[in-house]
Amino acid sequence: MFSKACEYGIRATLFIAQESKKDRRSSLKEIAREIDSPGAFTAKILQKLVQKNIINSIKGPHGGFFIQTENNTIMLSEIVEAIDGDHIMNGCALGLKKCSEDHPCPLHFDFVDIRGGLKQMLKTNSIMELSSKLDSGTSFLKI
Amino acid sequence: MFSKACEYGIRATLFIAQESKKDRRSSLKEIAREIDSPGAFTAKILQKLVQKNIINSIKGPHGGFFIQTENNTIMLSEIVEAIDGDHIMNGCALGLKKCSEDHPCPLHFDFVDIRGGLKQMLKTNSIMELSSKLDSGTSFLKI
DNA sequence: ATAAAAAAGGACATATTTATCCGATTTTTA
DNA sequence: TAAAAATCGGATAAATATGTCCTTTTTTAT
Repeated sequence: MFSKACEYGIRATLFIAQESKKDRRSSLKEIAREIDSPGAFTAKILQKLVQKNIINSIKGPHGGFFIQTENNTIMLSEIVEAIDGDHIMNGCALGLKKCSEDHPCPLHFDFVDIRGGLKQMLKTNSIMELSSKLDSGTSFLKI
Repeated sequence: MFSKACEYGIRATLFIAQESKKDRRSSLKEIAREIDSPGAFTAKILQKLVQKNIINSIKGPHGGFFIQTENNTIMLSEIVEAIDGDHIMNGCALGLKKCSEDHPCPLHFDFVDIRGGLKQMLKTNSIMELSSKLDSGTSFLKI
């Protein structure tokens, strides 16, 4: 569904959110260890998220990655779009270039529904809300 | 969502279904031309579908690929599973190895719903029904 | 000043997916 | 019996995704 890069990106951002709530910055090393992802690869992904202003970073000792916790409006959809693009949202299920309401593939209308649900889910779930689920122990990121 | 191979596989099977209704076998060349896919790659995919008994083939002049139209029970899910495996049905959205009702990732329950819809869609749509939509001109496979 | 800690960025390496090529095999027709 | 039409199967190539390594830049602490 999502690319590996996107999976790591979401997991990393959720971890960073948790730490940011405690006013802690997270180093790449820490992140990769905690979300069990390849470090250097994760670094690339985080760089992209920083460039897109989804997360922040500071160099140097006691630097690291963090997010502004008062900014409670980072939605899952932003991360997915930043990393995987909008294909999952818009592309034709059968890979047709021209597929639309007026010229639909046989799966078009079924997919409109399914993807509607997916879009909705991605757009309504904020990173901060999701990270709360982790804090409360109702969901998990590792093992 | 689906791999390219899977997209081609579905498109090819739908085309073959249409032709089979008219008691015609389809050659690889014809299929690749009609669904606008790379021939040799499509051949591999069709081989796999033949091996899994989803479609049939006969060699030699006037041979080609076809499906038993009386067998109206080929479901989309069979093709997707034959080509892409069951990852789309079962894997964790965030790539966690251990993700379940009891130990869910933060997206688990949202994904259960979305994927429920997807599974349902794949399991209830038969190839023959979908190909009827093509025949009736209410949906399209090309351009 | 200097050393250490951290992200940033470029170049490279590996794995997987997508795609092509070519010969072998099977079957039908002439 | 030979030629043609078709799938089958193996080897290879190209493209993309995933992953690693190393150097540079910035910041902090000593």
